[in-house]
Amino acid sequence: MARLSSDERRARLVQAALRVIDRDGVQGATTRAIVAEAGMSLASFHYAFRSRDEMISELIAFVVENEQQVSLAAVRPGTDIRTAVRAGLQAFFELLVSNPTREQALFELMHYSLRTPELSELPRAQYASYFRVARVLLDSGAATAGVTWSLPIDELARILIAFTDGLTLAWLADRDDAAAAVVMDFAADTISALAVPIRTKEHQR
Amino acid sequence: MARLSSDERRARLVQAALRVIDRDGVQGATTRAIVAEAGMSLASFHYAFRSRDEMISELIAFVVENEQQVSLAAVRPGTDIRTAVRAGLQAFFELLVSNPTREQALFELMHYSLRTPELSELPRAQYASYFRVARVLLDSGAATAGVTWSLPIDELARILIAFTDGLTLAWLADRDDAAAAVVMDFAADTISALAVPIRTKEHQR
DNA sequence: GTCTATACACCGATAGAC
DNA sequence: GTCTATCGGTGTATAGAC
Repeated sequence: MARLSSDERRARLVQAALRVIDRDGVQGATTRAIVAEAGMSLASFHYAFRSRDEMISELIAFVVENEQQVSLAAVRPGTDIRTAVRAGLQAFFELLVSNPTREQALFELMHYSLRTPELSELPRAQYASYFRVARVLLDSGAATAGVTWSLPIDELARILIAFTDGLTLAWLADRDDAAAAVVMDFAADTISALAVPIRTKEHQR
Repeated sequence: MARLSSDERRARLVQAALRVIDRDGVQGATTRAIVAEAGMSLASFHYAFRSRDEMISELIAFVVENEQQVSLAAVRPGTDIRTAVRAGLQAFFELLVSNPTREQALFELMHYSLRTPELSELPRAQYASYFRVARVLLDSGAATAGVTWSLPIDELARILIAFTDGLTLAWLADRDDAAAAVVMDFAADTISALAVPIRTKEHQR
């Protein structure tokens, strides 16, 4: 293996670990499996990272950092807010269907972190990241639809994430697409019901 | 160790495994840890079960079977439907707060099963059990409040479970009680909005 | 039936040659 | 810096004494 900078080696190992976790779960992501995936020797792993948990920690930080671009593209200008929310949920659902093991891996990483004392604070950051993405989507959706939210955006973001988590888990368990659509319809109905039209200057009524 | 019938030994090992999983997660539930918890020798485990996964399978079947009595007691006669739904959610939440690792363990069991080919059908049964409990609660709540549901009970049950899963995961991550209350309020509002009063014979309007 | 002892694979981590 | 070889520990599962 060619000589790599420390940062480059760490990044390659994290990317390899993500592929292994996606394929075999957090449990399958042993140091040996990761270096095999990265095409490195076992010793290289512990040259780059002090321990496996240190790598997991960096991996979660990477995942949390690179999650913004999820489905911002789904926000189309000119649509009403109910349609916009439903489209965002649909975009997320199609991401889930096309890559179920990846969504499962995110849950597994959370549970692993909660059981590992040195990593137990990471899930807080993970969900803070989810909430941030949800806030951005709700904000931009409201802006293009010309509405504001009657609930604080923080509360609304948490409700939206509760819906996506809830529908994801049930779908992973029974793969019922139609049932997932029912939950998404309900979520779009109830969330968009909290939107109020922006009162313009010409006193519309 | 005294001689035990095969069923009794299996049952004791499952109970011990549940305690270990609760304490240390599915990963910590090794055969050695389980027999230590049960006060048996290692060989006894493989005398009772052909493999660890066979025991996990029986353990999940046990959990799924014994989940009905969760919070049926929370349904009080004479309350309106919004109050009844909110009280049911509160009862679940207090169960979660008083025993967070147990709720986490149920998620971990699901993810482990999904990654294990021989167990991959178990999550379907696990969620079917959740939905069944939700249906019973929604039915009895509607009966005491004198309403019916304007959505099929199956769909409503799935929505309720999505709420409990979603609020559980976020709470496990950041332990924000106030934020959980917001989600529960929203769930109670939107679910009870789907209740319609039963029209009595004297043509009430 | 229940035990101790052990087989065998794999784990994270490190030593030391190059 | 990168490798091979190996350490000490633990995993599931089994053999064989009692």
